[in-house]
Amino acid sequence: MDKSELGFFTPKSNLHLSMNSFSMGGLMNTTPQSPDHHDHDKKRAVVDEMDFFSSHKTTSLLKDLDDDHEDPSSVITLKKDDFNGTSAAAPHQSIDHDVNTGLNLLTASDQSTVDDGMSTSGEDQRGIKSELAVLQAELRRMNTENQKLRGMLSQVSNNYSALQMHIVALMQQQQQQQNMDKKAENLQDQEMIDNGRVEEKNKKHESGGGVVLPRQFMDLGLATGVETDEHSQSSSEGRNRVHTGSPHNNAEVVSNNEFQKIGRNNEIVHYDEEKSTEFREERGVDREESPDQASNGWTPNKFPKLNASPKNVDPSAEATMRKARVSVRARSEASMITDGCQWRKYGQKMAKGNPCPRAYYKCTMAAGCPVRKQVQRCAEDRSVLITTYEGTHNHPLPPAAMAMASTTSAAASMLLSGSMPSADGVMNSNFLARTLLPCSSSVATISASAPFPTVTLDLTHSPNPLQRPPIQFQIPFPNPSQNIGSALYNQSKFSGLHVSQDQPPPPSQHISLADTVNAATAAITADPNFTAALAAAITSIIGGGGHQGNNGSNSTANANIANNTTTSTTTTTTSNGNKIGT
DNA sequence: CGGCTTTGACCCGCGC
DNA sequence: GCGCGGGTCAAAGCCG
Repeated sequence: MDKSELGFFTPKSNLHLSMNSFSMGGLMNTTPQSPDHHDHDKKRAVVDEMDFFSSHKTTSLLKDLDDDHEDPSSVITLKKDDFNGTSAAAPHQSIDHDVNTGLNLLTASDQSTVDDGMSTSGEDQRGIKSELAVLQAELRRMNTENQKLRGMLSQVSNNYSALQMHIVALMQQQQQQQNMDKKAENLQDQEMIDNGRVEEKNKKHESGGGVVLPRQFMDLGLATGVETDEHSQSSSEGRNRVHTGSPHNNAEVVSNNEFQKIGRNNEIVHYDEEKSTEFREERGVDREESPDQASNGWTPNKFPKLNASPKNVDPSAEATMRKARVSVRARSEASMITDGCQWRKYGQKMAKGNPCPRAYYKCTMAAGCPVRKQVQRCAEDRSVLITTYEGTHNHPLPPAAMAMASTTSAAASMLLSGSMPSADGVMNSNFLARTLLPCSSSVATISASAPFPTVTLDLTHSPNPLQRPPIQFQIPFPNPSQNIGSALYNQSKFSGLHVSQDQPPPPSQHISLADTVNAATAAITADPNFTAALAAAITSIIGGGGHQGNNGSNSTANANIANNTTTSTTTTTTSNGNKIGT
């Protein structure tokens, strides 16, 4: 099993706990009876405080309750407490994670565990053995279910990536068509296009008086998503496969001196060769253009060498790429959220204004992978872990990492795509906001205060949105007039299946696959406890109510999901089920 | 023993 | 030019 998958199925998982319960329950069969054992008749009718070592009848009652799904949490609580050996004393002192174990999965284990309780009173060994057999069967069944769930989760993640890819592709096509209309130029005359494009950009620079982020970042595809999508659509293209759009898109890009940077994993990044001195500034350009360093994957201090590129790469554009960040806020007690990738810590610093140190990690899943991340606890709320990702993976990602990677990659690419100062840039930002902010309460803001474009995905969903907007877009435009961040997007409700930039679906009505997977991703990444994450993910899939996180804070996404209809999600998943393969 | 973490030093950009 | 802060390096130590 892949290590990243192990990350999801850690021993901390309640799922595993429940599975372990079988053996534990078996042991309990041989352990001395609880002091309450002889009082089971008295407690028989008290379900909530049921003694786990009590009688068959009590157990039957539990099973009945479980079957009726009236209060599965209470049943699970009993189970978990029993595992801790404290059920008789304090059956109510359950863990918050119990909420997530209300899945049918654990219902089985509950029943099995309850059966153990039955056997504890057994006088004959036959009963114990039969119970053991039952438990083993249950264990096998749970393993099977576990595998199915993993498959579901991975499939949903993959489908989500595919959808994101399509969104980006559609966005690209739309924008480029608009640009073509504006220019009114013959696409076959590349020089004409080239000149026109440069002039247009120059005009923008002059009129704006500020730095303009390269427009071709519009084409910055998802590292993994584009790749997979492209593969699905056209397997004939290798490293030169860049655009999902029409061929003239390529012509346009090339004609505009936009360089492509294609990763080993066919990642596609475009760079603008435009010589904007103000944009280039004096950021260690020379060293970045050394071909030697291009193979290092990551150049110290500055820009990522995503991959060795035979072409010249505009350092300024690369710097922008390097600086594009996606920050994920998630509640987690762990020192680092599990995102499916392998990381190696290479530094730690005390950041100003935050008593908590900031840790620096490199992706170690592949040699030379330029992706880095910073992990730091929020100074205001130390239960919130802020993980900031930089760069794009140059290697295939395991399914477990697909969700987060695709999300962050999409966020970064779409952020960059929407960072241009043109009118459609605003549109794209809105689009980005809606795409990445499927939660109805999400607010997207773009700020010029950040030194680099930053997308903040807030998976904590603070109950007080005024304190911490769920998602922020921070794009450093020197010219406030060009700062599309002045726009505030409230309509973030977005259906990945029904992309509509002009008419976002009404809040609290339409939940898309993107919603679902975002919620699942949020749950998985925010909570180190896999059971909680898995439960949230599966719950989101099946449309049931669920809880995210281990601190009792409800996710807006989950709240939305609770209102979701399962039909669209399921249908979409099925229709795109074979789309992604990494 | 290899991989990882820790931690002080160093580099660089930026503001004053 | 200087100081500050962010980011990275690399040696030392730790751990399985």
